[in-house]
Amino acid sequence: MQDVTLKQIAEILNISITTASKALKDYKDVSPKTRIAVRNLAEKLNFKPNTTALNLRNKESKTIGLLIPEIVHHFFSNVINGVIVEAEEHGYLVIVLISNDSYELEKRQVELLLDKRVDGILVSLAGSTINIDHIKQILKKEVHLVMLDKISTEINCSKIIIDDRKAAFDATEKLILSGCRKIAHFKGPDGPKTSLDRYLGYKDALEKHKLDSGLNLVYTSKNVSLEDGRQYMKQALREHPDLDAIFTITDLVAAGALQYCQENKIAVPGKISIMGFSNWFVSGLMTPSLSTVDQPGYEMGRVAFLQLLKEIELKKTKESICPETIVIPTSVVLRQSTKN
Amino acid sequence: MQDVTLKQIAEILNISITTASKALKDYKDVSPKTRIAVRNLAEKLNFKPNTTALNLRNKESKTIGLLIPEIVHHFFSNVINGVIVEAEEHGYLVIVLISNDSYELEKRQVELLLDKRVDGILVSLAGSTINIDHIKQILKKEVHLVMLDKISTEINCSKIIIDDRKAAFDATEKLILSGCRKIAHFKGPDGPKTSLDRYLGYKDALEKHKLDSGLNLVYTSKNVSLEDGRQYMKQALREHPDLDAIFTITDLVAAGALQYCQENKIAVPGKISIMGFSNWFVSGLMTPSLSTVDQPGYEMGRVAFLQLLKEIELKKTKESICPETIVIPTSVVLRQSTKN
DNA sequence: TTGAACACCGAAACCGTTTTAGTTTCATAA
DNA sequence: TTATGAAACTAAAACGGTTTCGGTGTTCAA
Repeated sequence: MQDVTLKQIAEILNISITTASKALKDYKDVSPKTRIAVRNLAEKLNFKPNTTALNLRNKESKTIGLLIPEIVHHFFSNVINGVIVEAEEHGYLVIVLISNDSYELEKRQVELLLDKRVDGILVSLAGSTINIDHIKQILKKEVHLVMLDKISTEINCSKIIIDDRKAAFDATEKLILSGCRKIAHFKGPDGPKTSLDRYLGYKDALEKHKLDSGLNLVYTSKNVSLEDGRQYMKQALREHPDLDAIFTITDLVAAGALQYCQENKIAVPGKISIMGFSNWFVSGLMTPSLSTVDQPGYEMGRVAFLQLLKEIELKKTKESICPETIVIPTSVVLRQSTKN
Repeated sequence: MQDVTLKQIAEILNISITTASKALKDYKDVSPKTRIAVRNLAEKLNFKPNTTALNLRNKESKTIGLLIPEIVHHFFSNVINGVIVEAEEHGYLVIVLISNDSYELEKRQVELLLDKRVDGILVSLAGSTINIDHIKQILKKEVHLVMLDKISTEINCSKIIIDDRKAAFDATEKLILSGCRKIAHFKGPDGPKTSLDRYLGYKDALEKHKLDSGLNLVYTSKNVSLEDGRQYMKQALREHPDLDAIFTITDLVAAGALQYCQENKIAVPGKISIMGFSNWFVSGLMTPSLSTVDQPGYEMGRVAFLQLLKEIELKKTKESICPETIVIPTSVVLRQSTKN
């Protein structure tokens, strides 16, 4: 079953393709009789304008690209979901690409999207990305770009982020307000800005409450893995037996720490409180359930798409675009792994 | 910065568009001199053929659609990942759409994909889908279709599935071999075939080992939620205090059951063994970690794409397509929630 | 009787590429 | 000198729509 074309409709009705096209688009110079005939036939044959032909003529594809580091990950799954739902709502489809945290892949995938002539691109950078010429390439081609979560300050485009520093501050302060006095931090690797900001937020809270002992209570997790969590929990407790709380770069590490405590019969939160980050799905299911910072992926995805859309539409009216940085609020989720 | 076109190249070199095109595609009727000139210029200007124009002419988009019920879900995240990675490997891009288990959305999304003229569609049905005319529509339009996991037997297309019955049998038998004698099953809702098959597999195992007591040890979970797990665990233990194992439709329900046991100081697996299904990411993190059936989403995604690709290529050579049903093997993952 | 106004329609250009079916040019064979 | 053929090139059609512009025919007022 071939697709129905305007040509076929025109032939059947013995009119020109032009007239058929106009009849369907409410042009004034088509007689009511013709208009109705065309509409009826189009309806009957289930005519759908060929999207590709339209794309070619209009130089727009109603398609955007979404490039993220991971997908099997609660936060990013939510991001994708938010983007896709909001895009669909506005008549856009989303091509999803996963860099698997590899710079090489990310670079190639940007090319794929540009070749595909998408109307815009949403990017969350791979952890290993240092050189960002490929991202600059997007702007050079005048393709709209919005970055989210893992951004680069060197790129002049709109950005959707959370305030990692404030979020970390809030989380740490909650620990302090619950009575904790000696709080360790399992931080992320040195590269990403999020790692640094969360660390700084932690420091801010300690300082505000005059708890910055001068001791080294910060451990840098290289792999940001479950195993890292266990490892550093063990090490931290050995080095500081009177530790009463930890705040981790992400829930996975917190989960590892929690496992270590349970295996070694260390009471959580009796002896030690544990605070994670991101609010993975798993956090609510563990026993005790994990207190954490909710990082609203779905909302970030939604807002990122809307910002991209705004810039796409602005461009059409030839207005100038002023990149915005939108900060999505976070909240601390208190569960059983901390006292209250 | 506008995109470079063949026309521009032709004008600069004072040749026809035709020759420029041919020079780039190794036609024999282009002089070496011209060929080199064109190639050099194309390289210099970073010429990339306009994908949309190619799509229009070749009637193929090198794009497929992937339609799934959920994304914030370990299994489906893996499916998406498998599809995307394998597709990219073969020069295809993937448009992801999420039905959110809604029949209405699914129906509309199929239309979107057909309108978009994708080369093929991968579908995992929404839970609420009963009428499948929209899926038949895909075949009617002669768009390639492969279904995975949540399939419909009424559709004549290739299918990628697991053997739910055998997987459930294996899981239940593991419980039996570990010494369990009174095993309950928390089954899924009555609609989906997977629910039924897992139930039948459970029955098979009991029968084989002559443990089918005639007692009603089967509980039907309506929402397949954490709460359901807790609920039925409570009910089952009240009705059958000597229960020594449960096998659940999915890990989430098992997690709920596990939570109930922990809150009520019921030893797992000392008093009762718990076996889930799907191997969600969370299963490995719980304490005790959950034994389960591994449902290889990534592999299923990969294979589904490859099957779709095979049919797309077969069609090009006008060969006839014979729908295949591919069963991906599963394995039981024994962790701490069962004895060994 | 002319011309203005209006209603209706369609040819053609356009988007960017590929491919068919020629055309031109030049050297060689008859 | 003329036919033959190969080499190198190109016009035009095709993919499927949209839109501009021009044309035709009718009606009505001057």
